[in-house]
Amino acid sequence: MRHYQPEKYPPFAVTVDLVVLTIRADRLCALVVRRGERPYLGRWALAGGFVRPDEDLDTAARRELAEETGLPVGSVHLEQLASYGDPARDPRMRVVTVAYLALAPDLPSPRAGTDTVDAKWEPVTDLLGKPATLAFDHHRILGDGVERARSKLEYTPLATAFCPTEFTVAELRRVYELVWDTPIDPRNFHRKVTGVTGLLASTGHTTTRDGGRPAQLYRRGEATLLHPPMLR
Amino acid sequence: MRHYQPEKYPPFAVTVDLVVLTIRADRLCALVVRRGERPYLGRWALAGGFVRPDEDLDTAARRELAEETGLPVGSVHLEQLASYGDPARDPRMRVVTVAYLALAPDLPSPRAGTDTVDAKWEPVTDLLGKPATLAFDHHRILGDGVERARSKLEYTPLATAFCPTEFTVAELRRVYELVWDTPIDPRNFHRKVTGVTGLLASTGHTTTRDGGRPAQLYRRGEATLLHPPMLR
DNA sequence: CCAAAAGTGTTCTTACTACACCCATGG
DNA sequence: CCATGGGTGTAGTAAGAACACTTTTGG
Repeated sequence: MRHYQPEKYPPFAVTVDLVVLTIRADRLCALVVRRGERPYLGRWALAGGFVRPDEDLDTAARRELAEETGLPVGSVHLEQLASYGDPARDPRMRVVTVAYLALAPDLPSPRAGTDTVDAKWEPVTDLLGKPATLAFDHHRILGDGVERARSKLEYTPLATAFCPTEFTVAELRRVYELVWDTPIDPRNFHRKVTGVTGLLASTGHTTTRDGGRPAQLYRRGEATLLHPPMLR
Repeated sequence: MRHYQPEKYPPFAVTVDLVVLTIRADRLCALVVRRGERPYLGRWALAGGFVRPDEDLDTAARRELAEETGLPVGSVHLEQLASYGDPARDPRMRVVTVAYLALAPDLPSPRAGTDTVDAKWEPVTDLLGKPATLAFDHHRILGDGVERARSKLEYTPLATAFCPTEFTVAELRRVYELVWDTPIDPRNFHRKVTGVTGLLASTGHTTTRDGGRPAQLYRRGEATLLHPPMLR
């Protein structure tokens, strides 16, 4: 590695932290891991870790997601959220963290990783309701991540990231209802969502897994922006 | 400062870079500074610099904006844009930069700062049209900043950040036209913008600086979100 | 048959578009 | 007077909200 000159460039550590959201047991849940090191030993925190010397930020985020959870990472939407660099946010030293937002369909339960002794899915409302639960400034980061997810559901097809490969309109609607925490009229939602070009791709299959009349199964379409957008 | 342990925390330098946009001579312009140091000596770049050891990221951004340009910084909207950390983005060493987006009304011409020999406002289309003009990955950062500004005009009152304290509906419309690079019907725009609650606050004054019939002068209102949004 | 969920039709209302038209100033 | 831009009225259309109604399954 190139020589480091602290007199010119003040030394920072750089980490990535992950707001991983999924829908489990009809709740919007976030991934939290129990810390196995100081500081905040034994406290719950977002998954994350130090960026390696020759690693891109996106790469580090995806590596940490795989490492710290053991979850299959291919089907996960991952995007940069924001960076946090309060000088006092980590008592060890000056750390700037680049937070990422990940949205995943219902996955197997996570396993503990290298620096963590435990990992679990926790309902977002529980975490946000108790600001002191999470280590560092992770409560704030989680809040920012959830808010980002909420607004992106409005104008992108991102809700499909919470769904399995094939899903029904009702399952997609439940995603919106849970993330936005608001009831949605099933009839208008159906009309709207099937009308937006490129949001849904028909599979030809049906399912009765939700009871009642068989529902069409869809895959996500190629659209990257919703016209018109869904409104909260 | 706390002791640095490179064996545990790989050393990074952290910088802030600024996408500063304004409207000048009826063009959307970005602030660029000529580099007075290696690498990219003599090349144009975004304003920016190293974050100090005990300084928050937002503070660093506002400090650099003031320092590197000599511009009055109070009336400037500043928000975090994204972070960039490609291992090869700076040949000196590993640098992660946190980019900020600043929107300013037409300001006096900038002066050179400490690490820069020159500074100017350059039309955004010129800069984006020639990808090799800017140092580092600043062309990409500028593009991301402009795109952020474009979409934020849709659902926030941010267009007013380009206007002086008191402005007319026509001046506000011109902001939208220049940032979106699209013509807008003056009559419909007027009705729409005066109809959105909290976007504009009446001052009681009028002006004839645009010629023709005197126009009402407005200040920005208290609204933080536009209902309904402006659509491109 | 009934319950349950999928999906369609209809009506009302809001908001965008396009453009005709009038208003208030300077020269 | 005329030119210039400010501002209003109106008709047609796209899309959201509310909700009655029909369809297709399981039991």
